[in-house]
Amino acid sequence: MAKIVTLPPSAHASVEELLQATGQLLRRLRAESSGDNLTWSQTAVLGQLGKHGPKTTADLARAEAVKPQSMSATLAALEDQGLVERQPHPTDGRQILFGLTKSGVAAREARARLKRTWLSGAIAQLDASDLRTLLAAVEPMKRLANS
Amino acid sequence: MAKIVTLPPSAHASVEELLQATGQLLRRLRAESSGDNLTWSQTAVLGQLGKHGPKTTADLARAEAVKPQSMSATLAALEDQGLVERQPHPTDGRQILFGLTKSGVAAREARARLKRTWLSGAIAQLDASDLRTLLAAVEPMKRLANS
DNA sequence: TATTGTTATACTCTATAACTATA
DNA sequence: TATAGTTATAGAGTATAACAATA
Repeated sequence: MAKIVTLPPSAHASVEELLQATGQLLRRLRAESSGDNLTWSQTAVLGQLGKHGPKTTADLARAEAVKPQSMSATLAALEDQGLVERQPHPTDGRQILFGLTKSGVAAREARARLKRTWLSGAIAQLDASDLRTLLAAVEPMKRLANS
Repeated sequence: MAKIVTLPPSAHASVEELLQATGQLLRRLRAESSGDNLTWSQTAVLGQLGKHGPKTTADLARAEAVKPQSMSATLAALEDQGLVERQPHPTDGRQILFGLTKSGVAAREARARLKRTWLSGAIAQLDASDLRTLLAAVEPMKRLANS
């Protein structure tokens, strides 16, 4: 039997606001991120590689929910800057593992410091309840994004 | 006295996840939006004009948290499609009010229908608690974006 | 044939800088 | 001078289509 969900009329309007708020927040974060040489997407990839170790183009594309072609462009930019390097995949010649170089590790750490600085300031202006609400929304947002 | 906020170590990591989730959700929504001729930004502007009536470039830029120049480009695209039209400002010759044309009203309604269709499907896969959590996050997100 | 990755191309979004017109 | 709007320009991010190499 199909699942029937009835929403109050206001729910749709609010979801639209969610979309608007999402766009605004992302623009703000992107703008705040600029200032060193790393872009938003590049930072995200460095974070992935730092957290999980070497990954393939397809892995990274999946993790960030972009197409492999788009990820390929981001990786090329990082490679140009000497922040990531290629390693052959041990068993599958088609795949390529990307890992952080020493510079990449350093860049990732510097970046994390910067990000914490801004986030701490911004978050300090939210009260604890707002913060809890935001963090609680992370999982539902991911579910909605991947549904 | 300065406001001191102490966060648990996990909070920063979670905020990073919030950023990632924000990006993923926006990409998903953008991708889902394509299919007719209106882009994401254009749809947002139609929504603003439909909800609040004619507004100036600066008003719209503020509402969407973009620069006036960026809004000008979006408005030009909408004008090319015959969806918005200019009206002189009654008292200030520098300002220009943009309002929906008949086509614009129709486009906005068609768009809202489409959006509801996708949103309803996506939302149906969230449970009521997730939905509440998401909607509760809207205001904190806006505060964070504008802080 | 199917999968992984890349190159080529194009478009949206956004920003900054410089300009015009009006207040 | 200050404000509202636009034009010109540039860069990031993303997508689709077409291709090469490997499984």
